[in-house]
This record gives sequence, structure tokens and C-alpha cells, in this order.
Amino acid sequence: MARAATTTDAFNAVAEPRRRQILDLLAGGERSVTELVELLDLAQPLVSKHLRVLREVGLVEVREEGRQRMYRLNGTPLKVIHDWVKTYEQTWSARFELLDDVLAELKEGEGDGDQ
Amino acid sequence: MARAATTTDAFNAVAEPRRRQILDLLAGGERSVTELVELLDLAQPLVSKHLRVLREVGLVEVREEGRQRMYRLNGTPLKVIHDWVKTYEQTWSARFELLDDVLAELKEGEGDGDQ
DNA sequence: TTGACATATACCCATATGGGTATATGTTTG
DNA sequence: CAAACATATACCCATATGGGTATATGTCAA
Repeated sequence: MARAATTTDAFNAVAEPRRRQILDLLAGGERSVTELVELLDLAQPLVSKHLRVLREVGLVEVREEGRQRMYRLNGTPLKVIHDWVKTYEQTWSARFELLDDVLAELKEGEGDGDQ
Repeated sequence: MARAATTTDAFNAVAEPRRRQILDLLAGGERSVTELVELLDLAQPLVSKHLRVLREVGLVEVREEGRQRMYRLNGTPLKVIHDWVKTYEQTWSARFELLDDVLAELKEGEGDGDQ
């Protein structure tokens, strides 16, 4: 097997910085492909490809408006990421790291009187 | 260019379900490689490889204990993910989705009396 | 010291990525 | 209708992934 497809889930889709950037831009409101191309300073086909990935995992939705396609954000699929990461939130609090050190020290001095 | 390396950042490291699983296990406390192999039901070299990726992005730390290596979690690198995703938290609240629909409807009826 | 155990590394392989460039498809304008 | 515009798709390519299996490295026990 190779690496999981980028369209597998939000985790994979969002691992690519460009796609995060696109979502960040769309957070400010609907955008056409051309607008995104300019804002990202990226070749149009690449933008279209990134948008396709985002669309496949449900992170963006499209609306046709003449010859333009207006993309807009749908953050819902990010919830799974949020929920998963949230579990570890305590991990990086100063208080927790302190506790961590204490536990490590206890473990160190566990089976030895000297050393 | 190909896809960014898994060791590029926490986003990429954590896109792989096995590695999330490993972190979830380590959240319950230190584990040796063999313990992880059993819990994951995965070949030992694969577990070692996943651990290496996690180590390179700082998500786990090792401690040598005889012939065993005890791995433990360090969630700190997950903070960037948390911070990023948190921005979109409102996006999936029912209230926000309602507002979203209203805005979409307004946009629909914007520039046309007929059509 | 030799063998068993624990872990890491070196390979082989199929796969899909992300960038690039060219082109197809569809829409509007003149 | 043709030309211009907006977007998507079809390719080509280098790359590293994740699984697999074999083996190197290091540590403990007999």
C-alpha cells in the first residue's frame, strides 16, 4: 500500500498547506477560482485540483454563477480533527508538563538507591 | 514535487491513522515497541517506522530501558493543529449553519427580479 | 561466549501525490 | 457565429509513502 489518498478524510486533505491556505481564504467568504488563483499566486490547474480534493472530502461547496464557480467553506468535516486533537489539549498546558516532569523524576529514582 | 514528507509537520504525521492510534495508546502511558506491536497487531518494523516519524516531529519521546525502548507521548506539536482547527469551530455549530443558509438565500435573490 | 530477545534499518514494490503544461468543456460577449 | 474568458481534466514526472520481509545492531541471560 502507499500513503492514504488525500481524499480519504479531512486529516489527509488538510495535511497539504496550500489546501489549508485555501480554506483560510474561504473563511473570509465565497471566492471564484480566479480570485483564489490570484490570492494564492498558484497556477490555475493546481488550484482547481486542490479544490477538487477539498470538495471530495466535503470541506468546500460550489455554486455556479455564469462561467464562474463560486467556492465556499464548509468546516463541518474539520470537527473530527478538532474532536481528536482536543483530547490532547491538556498535554501542552504548562501545568501538565510540570506534572510530567515530576512523574519522570519519580520513575528515574524508582529502582535505584544510588546512581 | 510530490506530497510533503510525513515528517514535515504534525499535520502530515498525524494524517496516518496508525500513527494516531499509536498516540492514542501512548496517551494511556509509556509503552515499549513490543507492547505497541501487540496492541496494534502490526508488524514490528512497521511500528518502528511509524514511531520514527512521530519522533521526528516531536510527538513521542524515547527512553532506553535495557533492551527495550519506552516511548511516551508529547502532545505539544499537536497544538498547532488545535489552534488552526479551532478557528473553524463556529463553522459546524447549528446556529452558524442556519446563518449560513440565510446568507446563501440572500445571495440567491440578490441581482435578479426574474430569471 | 553463545543464543535469545528487542528494536532499528535496508531493501523491494505499487501507488498517488503535487507541480507543470497542454487542452477540453462550457459560458459570455461582440 | 467566432473570440475571449473561466474552469476542469489529461497527461508527464520525481518523489516518498506504507506495507512486506530480511537482516543489522544492541542487550540480557545461561
